[in-house]
Amino acid sequence: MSRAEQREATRRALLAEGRRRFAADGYHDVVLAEVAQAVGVTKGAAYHHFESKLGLFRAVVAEVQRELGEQVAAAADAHADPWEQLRAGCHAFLAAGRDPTVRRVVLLDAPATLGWDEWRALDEEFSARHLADALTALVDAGVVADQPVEPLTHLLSGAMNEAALWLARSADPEALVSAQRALDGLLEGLRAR
Amino acid sequence: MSRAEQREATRRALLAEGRRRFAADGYHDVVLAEVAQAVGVTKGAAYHHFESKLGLFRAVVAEVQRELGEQVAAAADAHADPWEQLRAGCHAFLAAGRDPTVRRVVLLDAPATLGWDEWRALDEEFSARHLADALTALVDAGVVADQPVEPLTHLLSGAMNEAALWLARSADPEALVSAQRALDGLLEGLRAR
DNA sequence: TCAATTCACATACCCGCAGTATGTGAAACC
DNA sequence: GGTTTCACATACTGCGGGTATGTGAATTGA
Repeated sequence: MSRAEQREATRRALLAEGRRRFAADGYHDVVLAEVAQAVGVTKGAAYHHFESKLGLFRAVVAEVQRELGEQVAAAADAHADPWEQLRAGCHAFLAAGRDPTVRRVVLLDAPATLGWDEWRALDEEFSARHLADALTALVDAGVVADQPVEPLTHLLSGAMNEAALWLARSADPEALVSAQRALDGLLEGLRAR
Repeated sequence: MSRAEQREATRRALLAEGRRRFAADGYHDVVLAEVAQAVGVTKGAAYHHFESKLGLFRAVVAEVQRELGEQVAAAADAHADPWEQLRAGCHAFLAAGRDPTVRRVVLLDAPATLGWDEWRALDEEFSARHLADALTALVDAGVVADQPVEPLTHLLSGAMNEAALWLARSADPEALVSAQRALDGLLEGLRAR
């Protein structure tokens, strides 16, 4: 294995192990030396690849956010109608947000650990941007009542984040469907009359 | 000063200083010994009154949550009509949630630090409970379309939490009003037709 | 009223872990 | 094939949360 290949392999292994542990134990309870040891390297290697424990966490958050965004976008793209794209994307977010890794890493630890500004920048890049675009298109098309899109985007984004957090803790197998219905009700109320 | 009075005074001083620092610097960056020193006692005193750094934080969160809940309830109680009570309460929450202490302690750090379950229990006790009650009453009265209240409560609660987080970072002085309008739009969409 | 007890702290200490400074040996380059 | 690079390993520091124990003044009870 060439040096570049070895480097990439080590980096990827640290990222994967970090992801597992951050998701399972939360940022604070993860000890960097143990992540490295589990991968067969020492702490020094971790600091060679990531500037700090926070740096590794940041990389994990970005990775999970990206995957989440792709799932939501794929669900939306399965539809042609813009309104159905919005609905499908929202439904997909609720479903995907229940994943333990998304829940713990992205929704719970990231805002407090990275800070809200950085978290929001990542969320914007991978998720909220799509939501804002969809809403803007629907407002422009006259489907949704004319109004500023930005506050609405934050309201809906927050609604879905919290709902996903709740869903993941709910024992009720019907919870996802009931949350999707409730969200449909909110969205339906946005239609221009 | 009697011993009981002294005890209460020290406890309150630690709580107040902790509150200031948790709000200003965030949970992680606060060092317990410095909180104690600022109050004129040592770390030992802090551990005598609170079982740990987390214990002090827990007490601060509960205090801020309680005040927040009282503000929202007071705003709601200023109205007689249940629908207006809901609106006023939501508007008050958005306004109060911008407060730096509420923002940092309750909305940002508490979920990750106390864990979502404990955070939700506190939120339920002081805020979400009122919201759920109001929605239940409106559903029973036929004002809001019949539906399960629990998922709706979480959606709205999350919407307001995130909106408050955003508002506090917004430079636009109109942001609060625009968020309240957007929220009104969502609520209006809930009315039974 | 004074000895016994309680208790609200102070003092001293441990240790886990993030971060850093420096060494090293094998691959890449010239 | 000598030099440089670089992907790590090793060894160390320091901060800070937590704990174990001491202490003196307030409280209590006979």
